[in-house]
Amino acid sequence: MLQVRSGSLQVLLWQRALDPDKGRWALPGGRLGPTEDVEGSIRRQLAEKVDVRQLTHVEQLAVFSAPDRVPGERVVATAFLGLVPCDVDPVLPEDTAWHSVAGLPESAFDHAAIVERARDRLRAKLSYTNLGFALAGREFTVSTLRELYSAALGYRVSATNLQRVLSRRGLLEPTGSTAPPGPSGGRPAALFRFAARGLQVTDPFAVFRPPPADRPARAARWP
Amino acid sequence: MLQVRSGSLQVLLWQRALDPDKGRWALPGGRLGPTEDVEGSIRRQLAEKVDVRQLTHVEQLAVFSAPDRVPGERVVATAFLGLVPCDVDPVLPEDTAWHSVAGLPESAFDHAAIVERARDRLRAKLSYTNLGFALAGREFTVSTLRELYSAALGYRVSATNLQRVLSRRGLLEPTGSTAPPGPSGGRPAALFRFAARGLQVTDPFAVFRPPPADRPARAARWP
DNA sequence: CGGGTTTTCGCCTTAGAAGCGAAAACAGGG
DNA sequence: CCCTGTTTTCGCTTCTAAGGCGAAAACCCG
Repeated sequence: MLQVRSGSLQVLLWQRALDPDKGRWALPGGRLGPTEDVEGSIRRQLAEKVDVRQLTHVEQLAVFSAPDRVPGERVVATAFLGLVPCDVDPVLPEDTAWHSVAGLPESAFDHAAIVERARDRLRAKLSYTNLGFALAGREFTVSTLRELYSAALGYRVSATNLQRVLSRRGLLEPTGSTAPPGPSGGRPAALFRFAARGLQVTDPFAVFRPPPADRPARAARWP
Repeated sequence: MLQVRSGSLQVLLWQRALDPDKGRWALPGGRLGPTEDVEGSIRRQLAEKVDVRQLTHVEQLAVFSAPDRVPGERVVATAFLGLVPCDVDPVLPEDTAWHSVAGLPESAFDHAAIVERARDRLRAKLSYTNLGFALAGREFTVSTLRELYSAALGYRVSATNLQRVLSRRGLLEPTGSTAPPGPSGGRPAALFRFAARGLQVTDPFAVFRPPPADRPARAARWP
């Protein structure tokens, strides 16, 4: 479960109380019940940590199944990526805490690798989908959206270009109202929202493809 | 396990001899052994159908875990995408056969949905990776590569553009030799090969990103 | 050698993304 | 109330990858 907090991408971890790997930080999760699928299971497990309505996106990552990934009994895990918008701060149980994805503490089992996979997936999808909606609040300024993207991607993003690209793709729409300026003045920023709050892919795969028929064909020229 | 055969994308299926879903066509697979991971398991299962060395690419697709996806006992399946180059024709056991992905026969369980997922994944990755290497032989002409891409993608692609894009990305390199012309004459086609035979992603995710430092940077200023 | 065929190449257009500077809109102080 | 500093937004230009199109290249056959 990832969230951007105080300018960095963070992950919710839980400190193990029992062996194996007692005291180390682990991802939330648990066993699959007989009447649920894996996504239902992970949503159920996470509901013990945060309110389910705060979870704006959940998707499968991969299966981790190395025979020795957990000492003792054989455990096959299906890893998920879950996202929480930046404007909520759930009350957490005693044994859980947010940790910056860059610079994780000593983690249990192969969970560090899983977090890395989740971060990579998030970074990739931020560029070719509208997944930013899952990190941002319902309304936001371009500046705050820029900070979210910068934190999640790990490099600085131009606010100008961010707004241009997302707008051209039809993902961003203005609310009409503006946010009050900061303490040091400045022009008040316009508020935006994402046009859709479900995952939408903006076809990055239109390669090798002939243009759609609805575009007018160009007239032939003769020398 | 997918392969392009006689101009269409096909999948290797196995006809079930036992209930449930007796007589229907199913994907190859089986139970996970205690000392292997899921990829090792699927490779072992497939080795009963084709030579392992003919399998040029294997990757995880997704976990299918609906409680009722298989009648009777609970079965959680990890689906894989496997690719076989077009220049091999493995000898098959009696009960297995290739089927065109477009127009599958009545399939067992949720296997039709899995095949659809595999096809979509292949199509996507053909456009932003070098995954074509797994469908093509070691050496090929641009025309045959065009046919492979057309069959897998489901629409006609331009040989000119295909060569240009793959070359610009540095994925394609000429072998120096040429293939003999066909029965109706024509200029002999140059032979090419993929520069790498492992999966390489050609960053379709370079969005919102400032240009790399090794390019003549024009005095970048950041807010 | 000329006609038919297939491949390859060069030049141009299109589309999306990024660079850059200036205008717009606010706060605060003199 | 004007001037300065700050932040946001907009318009124009540039860059890069992909696609269109026709001509040249290189072969076969009669």
